[in-house]
Amino acid sequence: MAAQRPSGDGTIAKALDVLDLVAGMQRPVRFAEVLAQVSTPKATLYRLFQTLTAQGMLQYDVDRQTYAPGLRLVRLAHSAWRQSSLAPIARPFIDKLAEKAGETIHLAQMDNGQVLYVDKRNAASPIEMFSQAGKVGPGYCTGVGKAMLAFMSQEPQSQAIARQSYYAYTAHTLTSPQALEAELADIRAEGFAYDREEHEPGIICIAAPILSNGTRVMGALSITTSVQRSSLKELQKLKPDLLETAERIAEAATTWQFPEPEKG
Amino acid sequence: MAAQRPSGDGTIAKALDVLDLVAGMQRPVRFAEVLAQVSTPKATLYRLFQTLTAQGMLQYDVDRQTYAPGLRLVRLAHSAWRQSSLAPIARPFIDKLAEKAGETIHLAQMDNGQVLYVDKRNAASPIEMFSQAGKVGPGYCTGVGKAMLAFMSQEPQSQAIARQSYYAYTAHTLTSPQALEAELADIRAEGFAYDREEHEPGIICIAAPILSNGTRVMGALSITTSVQRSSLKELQKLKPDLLETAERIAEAATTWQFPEPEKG
DNA sequence: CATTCAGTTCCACATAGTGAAACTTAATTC
DNA sequence: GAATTAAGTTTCACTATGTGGAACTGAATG
Repeated sequence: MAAQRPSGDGTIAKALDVLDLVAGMQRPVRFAEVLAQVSTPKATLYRLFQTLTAQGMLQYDVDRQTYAPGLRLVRLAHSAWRQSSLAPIARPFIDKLAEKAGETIHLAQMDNGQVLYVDKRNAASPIEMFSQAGKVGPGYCTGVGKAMLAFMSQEPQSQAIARQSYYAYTAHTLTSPQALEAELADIRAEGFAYDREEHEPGIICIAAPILSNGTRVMGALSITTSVQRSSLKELQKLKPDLLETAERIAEAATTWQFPEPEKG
Repeated sequence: MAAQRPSGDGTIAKALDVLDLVAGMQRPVRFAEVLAQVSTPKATLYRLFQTLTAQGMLQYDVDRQTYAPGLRLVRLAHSAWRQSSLAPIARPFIDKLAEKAGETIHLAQMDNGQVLYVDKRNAASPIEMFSQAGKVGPGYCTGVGKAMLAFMSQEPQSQAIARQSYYAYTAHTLTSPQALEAELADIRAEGFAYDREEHEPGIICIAAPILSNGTRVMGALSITTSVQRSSLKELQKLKPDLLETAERIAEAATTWQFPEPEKG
């Protein structure tokens, strides 16, 4: 789906690049810090900051003289989450799965080659909106990431594969496109992915893609646990439940219509 | 703080106006629907949609031919929520208050004259009423809205007052700027606001502003319940707890520093 | 088959964004 | 406390970028 985002062309693209950059720094940043990261001339960047701040997309802290992503984004994201994510549709199914599995459930979608978590059900604690939703993770070393990559169509897939960082988070992380592609072939064959402590030591999961009409990737669903609590063998027992839930969600998503004024 | 957002000047502003519009419709919309709402010529609007879609700020549904706010917003909002909202800082305080009060707690901030909810803690027995992070509400008829309006500085305040809709949600809603201003004077005197079923029938709340250095409005905090469960008189008993919590949050917020590489 | 309406492309035009450089502050150094 | 550096802000001629009227496509409707 989303090919590499056109970066740099158009004023809007530039503005969003800046936003991404600021957001990516994970803390309020000074103007000069950002300036150092980009090739944009000072004056241009400056005006961009001004505009974005005036628009509420950035928030300026007068005392500390720092910029951070603004609250307008939170407001916009609320709509995005409700309308464009699988979360609202998947909710009842995930609740049920969480209850049955007694483990943490993740619902993720692809955003520009990365895994974007849109919902999470914790074994015990309730949902916390943007503290969980909106998080991003790597595609090549998470269960949901691999599940989605495996079923993406040709070009987006190869682009995404090429753009992974292949940083070795753990000793089990797949660290090359080749290794990843081999794994993806398996996953495609099985319709199902594992995370064998590839992203975090001690953390394992099973994941399934959510496919519309059995082909187009809409997202992925995973059940996560730790090697202390459980094991891959144990987790596998939940495979049928996971697959069924994923299918149910896909079904619901394709059927789902927003309440529209009935036509004619 | 945020004066009326400059609308229309600059390409970025235009793009964001469109985003707001789409988000505001609360469901995926067709191109023509949006076109009908704006004065922008067709070709211009069209290109804007294309750009925003390519950027992941809008998501296009090929089958239904509709646009909705895109997932990139969710990702950006995650950062915004963590860095620019009071929620992460306020969290422990709110948890404590929620436990003690046994009622629903809302944490809100101002966004362009409207109330933006940034966190919510549900009581064990959930009142039927959905408001989550990112949701917006009216300023003139909610506890948190009035609490914030009351303590805003001159110009932003009068602008905000002028821009409320004054729609009569219930029989108790304040429906004129004059009525609101009178109410705000009381609130300013008391440091404290009520919602007397002004937004939803049967729903009442007490709210307190969160003021940095006792002056600048950072947000507001409320305890909500229903007339069936409780009463304003009952709620008032929680006033000291609410005020103390608000103060604690203000304190924490002004102190709070993001983990920065120590300088020097 | 004609008509309408939603969506898309085209292109001359000018607005809006660009960026080198100069300027103003504030913080540091000598 | 004058000199130096760095961060932030303003200016302005230039042109890249976005604009929008109009014409085109193509599907749906009568």
